Amino acid sequence: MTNKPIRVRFAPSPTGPLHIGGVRTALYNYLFAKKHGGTMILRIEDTDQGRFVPGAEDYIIESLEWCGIRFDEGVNTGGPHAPYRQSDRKSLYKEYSDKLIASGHAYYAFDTPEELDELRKMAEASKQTFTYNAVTRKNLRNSLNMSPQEVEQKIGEGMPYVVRFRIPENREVVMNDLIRGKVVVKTETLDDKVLFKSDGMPTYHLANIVDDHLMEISHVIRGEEWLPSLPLHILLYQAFGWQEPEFAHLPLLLKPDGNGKLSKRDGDRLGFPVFPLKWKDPFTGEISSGYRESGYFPDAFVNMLALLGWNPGTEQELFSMDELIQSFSLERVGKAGSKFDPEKTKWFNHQYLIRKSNRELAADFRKIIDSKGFKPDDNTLEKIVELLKERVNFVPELWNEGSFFFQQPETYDEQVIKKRWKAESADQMTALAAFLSSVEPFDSATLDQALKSWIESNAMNMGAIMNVLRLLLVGAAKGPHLADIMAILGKEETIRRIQRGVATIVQL
RNA sequence: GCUCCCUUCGUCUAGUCAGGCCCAGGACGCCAGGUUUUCAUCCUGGUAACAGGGGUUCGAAUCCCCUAGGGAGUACCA
Repeated sequence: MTNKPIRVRFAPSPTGPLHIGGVRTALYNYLFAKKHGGTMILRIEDTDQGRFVPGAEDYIIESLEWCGIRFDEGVNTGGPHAPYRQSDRKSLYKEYSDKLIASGHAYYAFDTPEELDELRKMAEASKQTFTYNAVTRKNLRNSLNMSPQEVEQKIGEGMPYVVRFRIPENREVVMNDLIRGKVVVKTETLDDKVLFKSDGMPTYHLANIVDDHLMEISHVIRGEEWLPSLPLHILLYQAFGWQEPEFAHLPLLLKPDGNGKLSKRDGDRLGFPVFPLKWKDPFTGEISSGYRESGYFPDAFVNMLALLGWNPGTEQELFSMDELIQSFSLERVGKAGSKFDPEKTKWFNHQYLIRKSNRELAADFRKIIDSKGFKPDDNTLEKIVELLKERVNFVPELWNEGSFFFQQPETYDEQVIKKRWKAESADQMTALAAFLSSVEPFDSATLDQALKSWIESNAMNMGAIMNVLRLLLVGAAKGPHLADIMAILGKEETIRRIQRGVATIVQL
């Protein structure tokens, strides 16, 4: 067991976009596999035909791809256990269901969904919960209460049936979870879950056990919502006589405020994406925002997600994927759910952004610049990015912080005018423009020196001049060092802006 | 209701398995001060937590019990 090759799977259901909790589950599987030189498998669990959503599978694959999570086997990738889509494996499950019936671990049930609904309603009315179990199954329409001939006849007539697992009586199921430790459950509290549906498809419970066994999965790492069905799964392995894999149930991702599982609605309500990529619902046309489209870097996104529920035990916070693989261990995954923090997510992105090369950022920024119709050369754009990067969390914000590099101010901030514009400002600025025309070379260092000595020699106030100058060049009280801005704008544009600004403000 | 899981600053968490190094450390956020010709960054400082109650022990965030709170599951969904 310990020296079996490590094989893990991420097994999403293509019922919609993958939300960040699912991405984290995939990530932890991936980190665990790579850490131990194991194999990462993508299996699509689409046994519910009624919940099929077009595009969801592609969305999942593209999302994981964006995150840098790679699969060694799976849908699209192929591998020795293909196919990896459960609907393509349909023919295989009946055999296993039959085996369980033959060995007495499962039975046919002919109760209709309507009959069961009725029973549930009645139970609910008396504040009870209906369970299909050792006591109730004695009075229901199943093969346990029929002669073999009767069963055969019903099936022969084409009567719809399901196959249910027969939960053994009076036993304790002892389970070990890698994160939570030992968990014990009495079989009396379990119910006879459906394994095989009347539509000819297995349920998750059967399909997941059969496939995990066939695909030689060594560790099942999945969300905590599966913990309550772990006893059933253990019992299934035992019924088949198979060696069970190790299990690890990950804590949930919780909404930032209040309690409960993070859901799509929380993102809408609080204004942050809950999906890696933008998603358009094929039925309603509704659009959900994604991290990618919101300007997050995949490595920052992955870094943030990795630390939500796991920590390295050191004070390191920034991890590349390789470093995550190196440091990851299931032992250091916490037990309690983590509230998602959109603010810290932004901080992570900022950290990654300031570490990117100017060249890389400039290339990203150019897409935005292009759409605005500006064509700066690479060198200039890289300089601009250099000046701006510390001030933003996202590439698109570069425009908000630095549009003045490309276009003259459309308006001049009224507050700043009120505070800085004095009676003598117009004359001072006109004089400054004249002086600037003589400054050569027009680079940052030279300008810095020239400006200082000009202000001093004219016995003017540094703050007054510089702030007014900034107002004319930028339009507001913001932005990087002025000499840097002027150097990028160039002499001609700088002087032009001063003259235009003076003319405009004087008229106000 | 029932079953299972969980509980350290507002949030993510270290420390819990091997009790003393913890009047509890880091990060995000927030607040204040500093740097700066502006804004942002940055730097410094501050804010703020062992859910509650019993035990065990010389000593408990750490071990045991109880209570409370929260979460998940309870489908012919995954």
